[in-house]
Amino acid sequence: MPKVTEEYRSARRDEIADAALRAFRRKGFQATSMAEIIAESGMSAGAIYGHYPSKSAIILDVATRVVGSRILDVERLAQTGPLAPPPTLPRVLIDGMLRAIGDPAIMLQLWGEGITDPEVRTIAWNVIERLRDALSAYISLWHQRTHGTPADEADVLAAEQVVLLISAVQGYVVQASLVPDFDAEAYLASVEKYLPR
Amino acid sequence: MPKVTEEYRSARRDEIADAALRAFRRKGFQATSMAEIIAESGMSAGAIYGHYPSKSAIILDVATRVVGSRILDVERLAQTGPLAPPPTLPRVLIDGMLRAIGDPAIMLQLWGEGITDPEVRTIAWNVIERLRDALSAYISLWHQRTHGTPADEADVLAAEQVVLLISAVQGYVVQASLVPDFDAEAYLASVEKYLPR
DNA sequence: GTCTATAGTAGGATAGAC
DNA sequence: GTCTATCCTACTATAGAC
Repeated sequence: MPKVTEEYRSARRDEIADAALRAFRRKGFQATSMAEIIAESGMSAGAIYGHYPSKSAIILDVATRVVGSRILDVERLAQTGPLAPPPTLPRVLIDGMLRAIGDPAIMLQLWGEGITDPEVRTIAWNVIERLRDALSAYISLWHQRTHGTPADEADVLAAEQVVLLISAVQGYVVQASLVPDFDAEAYLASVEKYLPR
Repeated sequence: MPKVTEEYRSARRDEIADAALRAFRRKGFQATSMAEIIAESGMSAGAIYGHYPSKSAIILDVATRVVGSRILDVERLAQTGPLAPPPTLPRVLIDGMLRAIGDPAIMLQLWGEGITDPEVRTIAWNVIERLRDALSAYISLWHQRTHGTPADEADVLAAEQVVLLISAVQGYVVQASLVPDFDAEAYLASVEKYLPR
């Protein structure tokens, strides 16, 4: 198995996944036809099916790629020393998300798809779960270092407060995707001002 | 135009919309076929198309019904005197939502559909907008009455704080729909404990 | 108004040449 | 690996009888 072929295959899958993502963004996962993915990728039907066995396999891979980059951000955050106060975390997470996927709307589409597609649901759930764990660890450590809170107390506080941080990110996604003149800066300012520290 | 016929037609549309909602809940808006809506309603194709011109008309009507009940709740809330502190509002809104539509997942599906369907998007956006206005009025009034804040200051505070309340509701919808063992009570307790009053 | 049957079309996926 | 051509299924919507 020559190394070139592996890399080539991988690059080809990337192309297909990118094209599919662009198509899904426009019409959603279900309403996008294979013909549209084929046209967007500039390849042919046969070429696509050589890399993915079915349309749902493409959906699954695209979903994994979209949330996968989020997981990396979050885990890295957990390892960094907790310097900034917790209410600033939503901005960090949202900035990372925008850099990685451009428009938050695809995340909202993915959540919606997760309701009816168990595999997509697992992917979405998984990232929320890891997000919660990583943020909890961060918040707990921040309380311990900043306010000298004992570890067990800090863990309880973190468990209570983390849901608000996650909701701040999720609320951003919903509102930025649906509200035409959404003021992102005002939103993040409010989050930073009013979430507990 | 006899009155009976109007009521009958309306009741028939209700039946169809209810059946469609049940089907959409299972498979999503796009992936649900007319055959499934027909089977779920117990009617025939001809009967359905006598009341709705197309599948997308059914989607639109169902979406309107789902968010429509929310609007009523919210507007009523704005008229009630602000007695309970703002952080308790998400619980009220979520309780109302659960009573009206049963499972929050359909709301998440609707938001996702809104990304690609402009009419659904308008419906979803509209309810968020009205939610924001009604909650803002409530919060402002609460600050004025409880802390004696001047009206103009209270309005500014309300505008800042309202986004957190909305995010709390939206975050609930996302997490309750996707997280398998979601602890709704713990979530609402955190919201009530940490949102600003 | 409602039913059955079906027209017409677009969809996902494959076969076989290169 | 990739392309072209195509199969077959499933879909939405309608026509015509009652």
